[in-house]
Amino acid sequence: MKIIFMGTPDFAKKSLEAIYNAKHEILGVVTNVDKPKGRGMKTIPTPVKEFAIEKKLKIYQPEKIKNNIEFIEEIKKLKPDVICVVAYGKILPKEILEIPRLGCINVHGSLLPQYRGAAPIQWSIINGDKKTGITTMYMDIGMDTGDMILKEEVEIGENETTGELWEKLSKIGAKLLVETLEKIENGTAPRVPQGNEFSLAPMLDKEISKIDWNNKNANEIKNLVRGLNPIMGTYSFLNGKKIKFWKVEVINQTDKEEKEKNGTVLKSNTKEGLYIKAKGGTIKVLEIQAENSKKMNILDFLRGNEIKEGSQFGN
RNA sequence: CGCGGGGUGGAGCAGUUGGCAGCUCGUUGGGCUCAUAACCCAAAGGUCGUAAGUUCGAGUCUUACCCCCGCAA
Repeated sequence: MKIIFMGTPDFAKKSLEAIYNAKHEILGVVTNVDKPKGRGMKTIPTPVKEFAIEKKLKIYQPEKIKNNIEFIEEIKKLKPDVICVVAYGKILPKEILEIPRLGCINVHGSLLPQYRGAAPIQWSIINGDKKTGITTMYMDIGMDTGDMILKEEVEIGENETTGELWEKLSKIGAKLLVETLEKIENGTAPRVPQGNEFSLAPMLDKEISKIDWNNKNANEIKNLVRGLNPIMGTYSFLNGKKIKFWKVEVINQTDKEEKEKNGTVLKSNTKEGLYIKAKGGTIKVLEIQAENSKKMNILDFLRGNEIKEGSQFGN
């Protein structure tokens, strides 16, 4: 089929790679503009763009697409059968959705209609879900509200991080996209409306990465830590310094420990590691990061940085 | 020229106004112990990122360069 692909991060690159290998004709690749990134604010191409360059595909990087008549005309001229959209980063206007003969299809990182929105993978872990998945759908004007085509479930491991799940889902997404295209091509693709019961997965704001020791219990903190790994990490302040946690586990606590204030360091030494009191359990920190420093194994960290027992994590 | 932190034994760090290079841990050997990742004793291991400069003397001050990291996205 003749396809236009729209996507930006590595998650989308997997899908592009898959349809490329499935011998579809890729008329063009639309990706978000390159943004200055990293130290020194160097501009680097998006992963999707990198792949497109490698395979000599036609690349479009419109600054904006809403009311961008020139760009819309350009797309029309290509006469795509289908437009595939995977984590593109911009909302497509009606004029574009109407272009392809067989519709615009999207790969979404959740089991719709749950977690409509920008951050479905992160939220499924933060909420401690046991399973999630990939859904492909026909796009419409709404935010992930289109009719569903295919779905595949996947289990979420107890200690799985967003990064790991992200990787897993990007592969499943790529596979499911190819299957979806096959079914569309031979006319056997289902079209299932989502219904009215849905939930939302909005973009994560910065505030979420701060640990609220008083309102969150130990398990919720653990889920937050793995849900924000490796995107932003979860932090708390100790003596005015920002400390990030990257990996923690929850252990039971004694009645005596139970009486301590949440956020208190119960134990801290280079043999056993760092233990912090939380609501309903003790947080054992496994991987930590101090200000201006890199991620470190907790024992390595404690060799050169002393944390006193009894000190308080908080705001 | 976006902002900032840093390069010191294998790891993580300290090093005060320039004056013998240290700490915690690991490693090796020995001891104690029914036993141990516990405890005790001993040892090995560093051209202090590179180059130049100031100085009687530089890890420490000056200059240039290389490399790493964090924020921000």
